[in-house]
Amino acid sequence: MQTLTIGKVAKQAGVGIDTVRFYEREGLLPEARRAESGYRLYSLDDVDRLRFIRRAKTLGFSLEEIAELLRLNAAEGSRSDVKHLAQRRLADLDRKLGELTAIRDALATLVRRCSGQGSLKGCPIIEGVLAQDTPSYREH
Amino acid sequence: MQTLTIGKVAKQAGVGIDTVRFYEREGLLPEARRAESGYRLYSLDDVDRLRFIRRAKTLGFSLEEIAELLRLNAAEGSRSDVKHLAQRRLADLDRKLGELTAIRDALATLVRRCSGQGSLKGCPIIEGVLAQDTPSYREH
DNA sequence: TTTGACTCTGCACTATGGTGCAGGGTGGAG
DNA sequence: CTCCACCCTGCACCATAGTGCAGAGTCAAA
Repeated sequence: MQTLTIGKVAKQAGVGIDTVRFYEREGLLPEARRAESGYRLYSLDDVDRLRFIRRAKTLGFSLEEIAELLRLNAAEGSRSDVKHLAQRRLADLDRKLGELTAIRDALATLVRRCSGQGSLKGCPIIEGVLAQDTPSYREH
Repeated sequence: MQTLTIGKVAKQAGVGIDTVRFYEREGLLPEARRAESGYRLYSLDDVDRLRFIRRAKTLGFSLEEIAELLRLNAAEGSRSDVKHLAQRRLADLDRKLGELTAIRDALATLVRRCSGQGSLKGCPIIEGVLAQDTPSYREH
């Protein structure tokens, strides 16, 4: 089995050296084996693990959730655990997409209304931001 | 003109007291007038300004961008400046929406494929994360 | 006058996901 | 043997948008 130093494992996985140490500190990677010199030693499995982390991150999982996924994997967790986690993530994404879309549409409307000419007095974008409904802060 | 202390202006605008001081430090609010006691004094214009910030934030503008918007406003900027800023924001939103949608679809596909039953060996979600294309990190 | 609510400054801390650096030790090529 | 690249630890710091707190001073009602 190939043994890699931290620089190699980081390069193979496409992350920074400090990131590898950071993941170890955060419990996303097990504590590395050490050479007599104190150098951390890695295997190709660790490259896979790092890549898993990288890819899960691009799917929007937080490091916390990735740690959970990795624990499930190590503990021979069940498919239903993983599916639940993924479904929660999916629901988060859908909620966030809904919010962002609403914001986008509101902003697009303002931009469409603004001629882009003249001074700021009466500019639909500025006025639009000013004119939004404000829930219940005028009371007291 | 009504004079408000920081607690009142914060409550009227629907933000925290510390947030008001924070915005002053960050240049989003001008330095407040002071009473002899040293208390900050505000007007209803400041309430409007704070609300403007709050609302712009819900549209996804960063504090930095809001500061720019407020500077434009103060400097009698032109409508085209504001429109450009808003269009940039809109383009950001569209890009982000595209990315999130792609991620959502990828995750939804994995979730659909996973029966939610059995051990993790061969779980489509875990495998799916493992199997994503990795751009050009194997080289070197 | 006393009490309680409010405000002041300055500083530390939160979460997230790392990055950078100082001051050392190690490994291998020339 | 020297040189450089690499690695170690521990710590501070980045952005973002605030929040919290200590210790002191102020304001207003009872």
